[in-house]
Amino acid sequence: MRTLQDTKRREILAAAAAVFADKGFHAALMDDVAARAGIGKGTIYRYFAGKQELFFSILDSAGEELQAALAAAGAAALAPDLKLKTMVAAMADVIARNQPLMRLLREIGHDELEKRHGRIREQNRAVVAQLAAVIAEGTRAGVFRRGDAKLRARLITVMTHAAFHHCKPVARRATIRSLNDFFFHGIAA
Amino acid sequence: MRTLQDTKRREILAAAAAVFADKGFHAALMDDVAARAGIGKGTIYRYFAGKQELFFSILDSAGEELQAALAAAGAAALAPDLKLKTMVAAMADVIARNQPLMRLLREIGHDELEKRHGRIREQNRAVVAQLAAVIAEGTRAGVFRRGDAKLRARLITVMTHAAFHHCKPVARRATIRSLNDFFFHGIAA
DNA sequence: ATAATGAAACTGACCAGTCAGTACCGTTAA
DNA sequence: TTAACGGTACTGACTGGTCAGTTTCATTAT
Repeated sequence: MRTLQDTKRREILAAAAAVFADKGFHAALMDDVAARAGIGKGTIYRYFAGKQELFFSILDSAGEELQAALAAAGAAALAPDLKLKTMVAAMADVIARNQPLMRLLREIGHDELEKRHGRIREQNRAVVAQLAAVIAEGTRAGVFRRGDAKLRARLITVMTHAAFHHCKPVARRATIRSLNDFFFHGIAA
Repeated sequence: MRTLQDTKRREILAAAAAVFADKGFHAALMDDVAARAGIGKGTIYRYFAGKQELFFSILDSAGEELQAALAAAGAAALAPDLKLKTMVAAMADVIARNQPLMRLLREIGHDELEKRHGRIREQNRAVVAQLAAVIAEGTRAGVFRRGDAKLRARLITVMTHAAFHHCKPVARRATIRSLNDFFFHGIAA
């Protein structure tokens, strides 16, 4: 049965996402994932080649969601400043909803994880590029001040991540507003 | 010998810092540290209780340097906006110089590392608090627009970190200028 | 002398990944 | 009806490698 297998695959992914989000890559055990999914450890290996593949499958899907949300927001026919605001709101939404998963991204950067998976860097670069494009567009249109669009895009991205790493889910809307306000106008009076 | 022991301790710390910075906590081996320091592995355990203590000793000192730099800059008798600029420059300088070490901070957050060492969180909180104080001061003085000082401080901190995680050392001054410009005035024209 | 050290061998815990065995199920044969 | 069969999914005890931390000992410095 095609569907049944797919269901189980998803269950494993969900369990793994929970465990990884809870413990991080290194501390998460395949036994934990199996226990959480309510299956035998060996079964995981029927569906995934190993711990890393499992890990990256999760990150990939989260990254894809982020990218898709940005692309959707970026496709709107709006003035650059409004478009940027929309994109940030969309990005913040995905990030806030997947907060525990997004934290996993931090764990990548050192050790072999990074080398094996240029894909995540690529996704990140794509996200930054989408923002940068709108910023550049706005700069050309005179809506934004001149400056390094890519650096700004990167800063906006990390700000958004950072804002939701620490904040209570309650304050989501307010935080998004603060974010947009902050990087549109800065703090100067 | 007090001084000699201290010297060796420092050598071990330096070697460990290099290895950790290069490989991250999990991938770094005590054997690597010993080899890099040119000493026997057993000797490390004469100076440090274990891998974690070694790791945190390094992070602590980096965190202290950051905090000290901020405090020094914050102590200047300047107008809030100038003071903030100075603080950011100081912070950026420390971060840029210790970039590989600062990256290690990312690895903390999950697993048992976090629980055992609230100290690093505390240091981070102190850094944010120092910035927030200046921002609040500036807001009261009417130099800065109203807004959540702590959130802004946090955003400035992560922006600064992020800016130097990715940037070439060459562009340090320019990056600091961009940073200050960005969070003082934002991108709006 | 004796204290500290480098080198190297060793121990034990830990854990990803394996695989021999089991359970389940649809199909065919008696 | 039901027994036997084959295929497939599943299980969890087990294996093998890794590595933190310990111990030992010959060497060096004090």
